[in-house]
Amino acid sequence: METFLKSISALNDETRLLILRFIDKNGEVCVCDLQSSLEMIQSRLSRHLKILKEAGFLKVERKGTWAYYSVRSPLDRFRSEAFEEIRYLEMDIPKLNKISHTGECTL
Amino acid sequence: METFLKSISALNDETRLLILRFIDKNGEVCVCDLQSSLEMIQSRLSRHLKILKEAGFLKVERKGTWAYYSVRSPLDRFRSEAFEEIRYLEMDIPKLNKISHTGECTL
DNA sequence: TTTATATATCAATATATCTTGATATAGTAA
DNA sequence: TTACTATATCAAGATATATTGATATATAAA
Repeated sequence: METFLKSISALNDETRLLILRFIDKNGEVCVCDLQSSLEMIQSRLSRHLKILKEAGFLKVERKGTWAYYSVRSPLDRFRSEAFEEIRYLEMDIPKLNKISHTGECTL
Repeated sequence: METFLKSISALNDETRLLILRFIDKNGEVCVCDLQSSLEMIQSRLSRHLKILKEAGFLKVERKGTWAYYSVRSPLDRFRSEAFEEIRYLEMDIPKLNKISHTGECTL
């Protein structure tokens, strides 16, 4: 698919906008932190993270079994502009619940 | 729906990207010109034009039974940026077939 | 090796969106 | 008024996307 349309369709989902906003706000987080903070089941998160990664918004870094997602940089002009819009959306952003450091990561 | 998501979902369709590109290139056109130029049936066009209008990308001006669509202005920053992207998409843009002036508008 | 954990992918269902053809609306002309 | 035309809307089927629970993969530890 055309790059632009791929970016657009990645943004076309409230769940993914929340994920982007959450990671933009909190920086690098692993999947289990997202599961815990956003209260989403793992397969759902994994799917959306993949879409956002493949659309160029996020990057992953693996450390052992953990996968850490963060905002990709540099972002091109359109994606930066999109993030700028997302920063001002009204949404409830759950508080970060960082369990990846405490050994409770059994969701 | 949130304005941003409405803009995004309006852009999330190849048909609508073509319509935007076509109107951006050719300026104000009426629905029957679009039908003729883009070879789309009327109900399909009408639906997409409505979505683009309600998402803030297009405006309509009625003259008698004709409806003339053009790019809305001014556009906010995000929508301008989107147009900028759309201008550089690779797509076949059909030639304008302006039948609204010749009385052949019976599609 | 076996066991456990974190993440990814698959398959089924549910939900949303697009396309088409039919019908409705609203101007215009006779 | 009736007839005609341009556009809009509706209803049904087709297609795409999202969610869930189950399974697969991969790393780590015992």
